[in-house]
Amino acid sequence: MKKGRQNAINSSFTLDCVIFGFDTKELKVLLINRGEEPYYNTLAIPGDFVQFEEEMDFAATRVLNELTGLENIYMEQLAAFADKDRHPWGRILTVAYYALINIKDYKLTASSFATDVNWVPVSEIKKLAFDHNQIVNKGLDRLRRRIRNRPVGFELLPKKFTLRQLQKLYEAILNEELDKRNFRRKFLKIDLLKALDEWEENVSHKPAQYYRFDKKKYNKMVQDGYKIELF
Amino acid sequence: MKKGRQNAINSSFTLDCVIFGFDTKELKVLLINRGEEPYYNTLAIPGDFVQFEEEMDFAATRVLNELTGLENIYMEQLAAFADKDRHPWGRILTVAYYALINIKDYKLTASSFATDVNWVPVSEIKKLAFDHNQIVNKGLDRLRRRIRNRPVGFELLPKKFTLRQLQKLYEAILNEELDKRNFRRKFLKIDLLKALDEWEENVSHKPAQYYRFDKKKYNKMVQDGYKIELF
DNA sequence: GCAAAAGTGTTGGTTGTACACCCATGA
DNA sequence: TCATGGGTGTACAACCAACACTTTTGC
Repeated sequence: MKKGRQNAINSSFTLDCVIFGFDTKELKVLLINRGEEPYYNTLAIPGDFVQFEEEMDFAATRVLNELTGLENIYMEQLAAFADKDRHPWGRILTVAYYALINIKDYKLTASSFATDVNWVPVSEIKKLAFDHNQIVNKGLDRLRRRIRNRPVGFELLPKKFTLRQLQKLYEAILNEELDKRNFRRKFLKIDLLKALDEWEENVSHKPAQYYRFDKKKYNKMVQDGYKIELF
Repeated sequence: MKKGRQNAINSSFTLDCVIFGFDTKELKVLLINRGEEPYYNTLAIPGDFVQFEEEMDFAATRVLNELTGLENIYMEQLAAFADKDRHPWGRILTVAYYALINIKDYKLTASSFATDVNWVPVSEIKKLAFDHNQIVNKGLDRLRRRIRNRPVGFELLPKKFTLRQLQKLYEAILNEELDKRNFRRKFLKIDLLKALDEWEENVSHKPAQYYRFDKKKYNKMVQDGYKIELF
């Protein structure tokens, strides 16, 4: 992995990734403190040069894996950013991705390109390196749209979750309060949740039932051409 | 314009554009017959290297203008395509755009990079150069999604149009038949159309009233944060 | 017994869908 | 007078939004 980094500079475009996480209340973005020039010691989203022999999706996986140790992460390309003056070294195009991870799975690893890694609530993001604010905003837009018509929210939650966790997630992303009864009815009706025979433990209130996302059923729905309208 | 092309080859990424048009019945894509290597004399979507001193959006405008003579075209970035083997000369990343134009405005100009230009119905597109089939499909997906929640359809029609033209457009893009009465009711209710005091002439049936899209009202709606659900 | 969140139904309004006929025009 | 598409209304079903109370648990 380290070895790769040395020729990487020869490659002509980079890849940057907006990584979203959710911690029971807030939507957060994974920011690094850059360990390299330019913008040394500045907050930024993680990224790297795409290597010559490397497909783009693989580069995205690599960057995420270096940083979080995770594999099989939900990931999607956002867009290319190529403003002439976006990079002080000249015109370096970057392809932006966004990724959704379950914050609990995440294990901090300051990597080759970062001296520090932190989850920052989206509402508290200050000025970032390069055009990264613009990229984060694009990621947010996309997530807000996706959450309305694809069940991507589950990527941000543990495998088992309660309906309350799910609702809080939707509320955080959509930035509005939802009615508990209507939320439950709606979500259970689309029939993508499977109720487990498990309940919360050691909570000082009535324990909630756990559910999991039924990916198989979802895939079948997609194949059958259902138009899913979540919110 | 010619002059620019000579350094363009030094530039490190290209831009390709899926141009959609509509001719009263069918959705079509503008394809060129390539006048350059690689893929000389092969059908492709138009594109070019982005020049050093040129912003990407400007390059898109340039390509479109060379080909069609049109300015102020609706245009949006689709994604970057960068598979290692997508270009026989090595790894050349391309940023794909899609554009919507009113086919009537279009004036054919075989340009510096094309020996021939043609509108091809989307249902009749054969194997194209590079990964251009993949790009066209991405453009189609995007258009189908956009048409459902933003009034982009108007870009494909003349300034004045009848409700029937509009309905045919939606039917062509969504690939399904719609009920006339319901279509009209729905569209008129969202209040983005302005009825003109003009009617069709020289048609051998009851002449239809002309409408135009009220862009100002739309912009206001967007600003006020309306969520628009067209279909 | 108190605090905290789980879980549950009904009603009224809105929206979507399905469906058929008369009208104005040019040929 | 015929062919063509313009233009219109209604009824039923589905969906959505608003709203409050009882239950279970840990402390």
